[in-house]
Amino acid sequence: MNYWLFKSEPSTWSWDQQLAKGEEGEEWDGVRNYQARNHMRDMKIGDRGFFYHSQTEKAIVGTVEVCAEAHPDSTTDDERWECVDIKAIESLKTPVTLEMVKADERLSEMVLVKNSRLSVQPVTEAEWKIIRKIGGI
DNA sequence: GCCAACGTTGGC
DNA sequence: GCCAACGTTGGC
Repeated sequence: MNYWLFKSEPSTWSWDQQLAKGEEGEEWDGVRNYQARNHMRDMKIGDRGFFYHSQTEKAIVGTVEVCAEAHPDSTTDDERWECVDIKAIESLKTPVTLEMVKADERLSEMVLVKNSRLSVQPVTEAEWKIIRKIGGI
């Protein structure tokens, strides 16, 4: 099992909208970056991930599960772009802000800190556990 | 709203 | 194949 982090601007696609989709899940479309796409190609059904709000909130707010492996992105005819489907699992009791991540030296190697622009990133098992704990789940 | 960092594009 | 120019993202 691998762990990931999905970044979204709340004004484009928010955690509330993801939660509302429930078990059905939603296509993580619109990614136009090779690194991010390659990460999605590596995902397997059942992999877990964090849902991160960029811009206004800058916090990890929930956890998701991959429920469909990489397939063509329905928002473009360009066959280079693929995406996975994810469904919401649970909300963190306490959102883990970027500030909190930066303040914790165990999380200093996170891609979130090192390459803030990458929208789909890998998370290590250690990071996964630490953030869940801080988040209260 | 600004700007730094980064990725992509296109001319040579 | 290099690199300058440009566009986009996201933190501040």
